[in-house]
Parts: sequence; C-alpha cells; structure tokens
Amino acid sequence: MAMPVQARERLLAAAEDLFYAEGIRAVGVERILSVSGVGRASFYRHFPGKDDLVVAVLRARDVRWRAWLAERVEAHGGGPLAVFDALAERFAREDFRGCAFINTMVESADPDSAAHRVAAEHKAAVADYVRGLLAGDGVADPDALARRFVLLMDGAIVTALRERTPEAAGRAREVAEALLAAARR
Amino acid sequence: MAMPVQARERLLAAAEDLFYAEGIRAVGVERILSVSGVGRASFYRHFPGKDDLVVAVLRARDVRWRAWLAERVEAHGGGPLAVFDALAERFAREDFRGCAFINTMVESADPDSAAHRVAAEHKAAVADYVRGLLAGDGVADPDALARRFVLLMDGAIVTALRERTPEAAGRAREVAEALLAAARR
DNA sequence: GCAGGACGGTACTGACCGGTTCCGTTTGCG
DNA sequence: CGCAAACGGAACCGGTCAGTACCGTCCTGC
Repeated sequence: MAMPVQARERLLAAAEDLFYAEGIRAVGVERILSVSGVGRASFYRHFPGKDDLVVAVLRARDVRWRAWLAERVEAHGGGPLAVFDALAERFAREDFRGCAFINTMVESADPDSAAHRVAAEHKAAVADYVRGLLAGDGVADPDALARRFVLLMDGAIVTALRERTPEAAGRAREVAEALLAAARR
Repeated sequence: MAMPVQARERLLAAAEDLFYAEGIRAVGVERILSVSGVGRASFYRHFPGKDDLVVAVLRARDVRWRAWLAERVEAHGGGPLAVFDALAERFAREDFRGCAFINTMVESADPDSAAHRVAAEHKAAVADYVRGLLAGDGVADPDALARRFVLLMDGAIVTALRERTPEAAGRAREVAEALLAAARR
C-alpha cells in the first residue's frame, strides 16, 4: 500500500525531527526510513545521499523558522525586542535543543561543507530580518545594532541549552533594551 | 620500543586535538591510536572506553583553559573586560573551532551524559571566575552581571565560529563595556 | 482493463565502528 | 642479572554505517 502522501515530505519531516533531537551524525539513514515509513530505495530515488537530505532539511527549516519568528514577533508587538520574547517561547519547549543551524555548524566541522554554508546563510537572513526591525524603529545604525542583537540571540540560545531554562532569553532581552535605549538617545 | 612518556598523556593530547578539530563523534579510536602512536590494547588499559577518554580530555581541557584565561586576563590588565581581549586572541587562531564545551553539549544530545555534565560544569566555573573579576571591580550585583558577561562570551564564540573572524570579540566587549559602566554608575 | 510510475520490503556490499584478545618486545627496578 | 609491568602491533569480533540492486505491489491516467 503505497501511501498517498509524497515520500519526500515524510522523509524531510522525520529527518528534521531526528536530526534536531539527536544530531545529524547520530541519526542513520535506517532510523529515518523506519520513522518515516519510507522504503530504502525510495529514499535514494529522492535524494542522491544523506548529505543532500541534510541540506534539504536545513533549507526547509530555515524558511519555516524565519516565518515562525516573524509571526511571533508580530504577536509580541512587532518591536525589535520581541525577538527575545519569541526566543523565550522556544526555550520553554520541552524538545528545545538549541539552534539547529548552530548545531549543524558545530557538527559539520568543515566550513566549506554545504550544510555549514546553509547554516551560515540562515544566520545572515535572521540578521537581515532584525536589521529591518531596528530600521523600522528608527535607530541610528541598524546594521551595527542588528549584529549585536544576533550575538545576544546566539548567546541566549547557547545559554538556554546549557541551563535548560528559558531565563536566558530575558537576560539577553534586558541587555538589548539597554542597547536600544542608548541607540535612540 | 616502549616510549618513555606515558601512553596516557599522548592519548589525551592526540584525542583533545582531534576531538576539537573534527568533533568527538567524527573521530574514531583508530585515528587517536595512529596519531598518538599508542597501541590499541594500551588504550583500553588506561581507559574503560572511548566515553571515559572523552570525559578525561574535557576535564583536562577545562583546567588548562581556565588557567590560560586567567593568565591572558592578567596580561590584559586584569579587569573584567579583559576576558573579551583574551577571547579575541583565541578567535584569531587558525585552528579556532568554537568552544570545545559548547560543541560537546551540542554533540552529546543527552543532557544526562557525563560529557554533557562536564561541559556544563566548565561554564559554571568560568562564570564563577568572571564573577570574581566583577566583584573585585566593585560592581553592585556581580552575580547577575557575570551571567550576562558569560552570555556575551558564548554569543561571541558562536558568532566568531560563524563569521570566521575575531571581530565578534570586540562587538561583545563593547556591549559589556556599556553594561559595566551602567553597573558602576 | 491495462500500462507505467511511485512506492515499501528485503537482501546485500564494503567500509568502519568500539571493544577484546593474544603475542613479542622494551623498559625500569630490585 | 632477572623479573614484572608497561608497551606497540595485529588479528579478530559483532554491530552499524551509507549506498546499491532487485522484487512485488499499489495507485493513477489513459
């Protein structure tokens, strides 16, 4: 009974969950197949190899994650500081295990690997989005401030992963508030 | 010809380099043996298994890293902000590949694993050290400020790994300067 | 109703993993 | 000198890895 839903979509969904929860290298193709219910041959019909699946997963996650961020920022008032409120929501989730893209850069040591590059692009896109928020807020140098905001976001993510509590988001937000107030003065 | 230097020391040195450069999971026991020149049997005479070697490597690195930090902070004037000058030195090194302990927490997904716990303890020890620097500087709430400093340090490390430039250290230092000035006011 | 494409299941390959065992040699110490 | 501990090297184990090949089946469109 071949299922109506495309095997490709199930592969991406299962792989994303497993990669995030346990790490890319820790998850074998076998696991992805059994969780997704996709046959081995079908997998290699859709993807040349595991590496390509990894890239596809990251690209999809990048798009979805940024859409989620924009939606949550809007729900929290739309200001630049709302990114930290959105992060706090993420940190509180039971399955939170850091940033999938940071994790990917750590795991794929080679900075020239495709996975590493996709992860770097994601962070650049997030920085772009934050810069837009700051520019809309009328700060003097939105570019420089955005870089500091992203540094605070990454610091909060790593800290939350270590402390296993959403508190780090508030800590980063307070620092960002001070930066924002100083930039507006 | 059994070498005079203990096999254990060579194993720790080789494993530390390889783990940091390529990741713990990516490095097999075979590689560690060939690089260190230690025989397979000798390895298992010194360590029950690879996991125990990992823990021993992390413990040794923790001690050495914090000693290095204290030394560099002293060389940079001994103030709390000097931690970011020390980080800048690290980031500029060609073999820089982030924080070994953050990387370990990312790689060993299970937060109850021994490696994960050692990594968390390292960060706590660093926070303690920073707190001491801040207390010596006479700030009002050294504990809260130390937590923010460590968040900035971790953010800078991740950012430096991504951007492949030491610039993030200066960025974090500027933010820390503002926090310190506000705390002293 | 029939053909073709997408599919799941299984068996297999060669490479590598962590770990065990045995053996011959070297070294330091009494 | 002689012995015991520490050592390096190599063969080997079961398990898992990514990737390939083949087969029978289901669903769709004609």
